[in-house]
Amino acid sequence: MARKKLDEIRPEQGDDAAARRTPMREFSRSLPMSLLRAREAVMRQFRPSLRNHGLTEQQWRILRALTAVDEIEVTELARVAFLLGPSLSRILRDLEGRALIERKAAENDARRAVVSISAKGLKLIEAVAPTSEVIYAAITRRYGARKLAELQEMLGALEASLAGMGAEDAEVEADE
Amino acid sequence: MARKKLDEIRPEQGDDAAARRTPMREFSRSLPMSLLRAREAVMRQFRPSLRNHGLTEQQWRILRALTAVDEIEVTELARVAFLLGPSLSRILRDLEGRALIERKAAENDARRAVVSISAKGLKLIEAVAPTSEVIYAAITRRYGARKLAELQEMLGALEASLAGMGAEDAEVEADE
DNA sequence: GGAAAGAACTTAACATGTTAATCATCTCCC
DNA sequence: GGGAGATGATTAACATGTTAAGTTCTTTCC
Repeated sequence: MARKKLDEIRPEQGDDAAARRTPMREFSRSLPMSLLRAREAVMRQFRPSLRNHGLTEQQWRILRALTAVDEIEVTELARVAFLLGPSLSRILRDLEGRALIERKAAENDARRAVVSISAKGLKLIEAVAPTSEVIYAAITRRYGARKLAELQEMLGALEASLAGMGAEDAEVEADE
Repeated sequence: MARKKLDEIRPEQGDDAAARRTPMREFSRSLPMSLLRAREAVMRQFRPSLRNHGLTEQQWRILRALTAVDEIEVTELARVAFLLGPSLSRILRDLEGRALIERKAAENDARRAVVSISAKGLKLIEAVAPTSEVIYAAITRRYGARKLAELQEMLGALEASLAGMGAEDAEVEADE
């Protein structure tokens, strides 16, 4: 009944044998979907191992980031772990409750909080890391080290390309 | 006043403190992080426009997928929109409440539900699509059409590479 | 033809994503 | 020095991700 009046939006070549099996070819090939599926394919490899150690992906990112520094302010941690403030707040509360991290106030600014990994947290990291390394190595071997490096290069370039594109709503100029 | 939360998370380098910084180079260059940042950079472009129309990214994915078919079963919809069952259930409930989609039971199997987009839903899609196309075109122009195609090719290859890698926990064999 | 196993959702429960609001502190400037 | 505004962090509120459990219906198989 209500059917494709949207077909001209993404002109697509007429399919061949996949008439029934592959409906929204063009949709599934959009850049956001490609990135989403690729990332999910990668993370699917890691999640079970992390889960076995009682860690979520984000908790792992935070602990992993903390191992590289003595201590770090919360805002800076959000930047490197690529988490939004509210998510980070919740996770830090949990990790602190589990004694995996330590938190204190900054010396010269009572607003800022400084976080560091605890000995217990380090031990946990050391328990998980070997498996993660094995998985990462398997991915690299399957996909090819050179190709993987090239992919990361292109992803970084994409990020850089879009860095300037203002995230203005783009509605006004598009509609008028 | 409180606009730009995520924007400040990525202030680009070039700071005074950049010398002492750059601690977790290796961490920030991991494949999952690269994919996450790239996808976020892309979605940041689309989210404001969708939001102006009262749609989340996932709701848009569903409606967009529905425009390509007459009707579709829930499980198949979950596959093409790349959503897990529980998320899809919740979103469909909401979209049905807003009369953007219609749902009925399958004829020969009372377990299955069949979903289709409503006239109202189609109208909404048609209102959002032009802006989305403008944004997509801008991204393509900035990054390069050829490079974009190559990136998607490589992302698909990555997905395919990992398709076989069992998601077995990989803990037992790694620990013993 | 009916119990058991499977299938297709759906609900539940918890963790995170996302935006807005709040709270506390700090900085600037009069 | 004190108040307006900026800043760092948290909380609030809602939507989704993720896994497990529950519901309803179907198929299998004895």
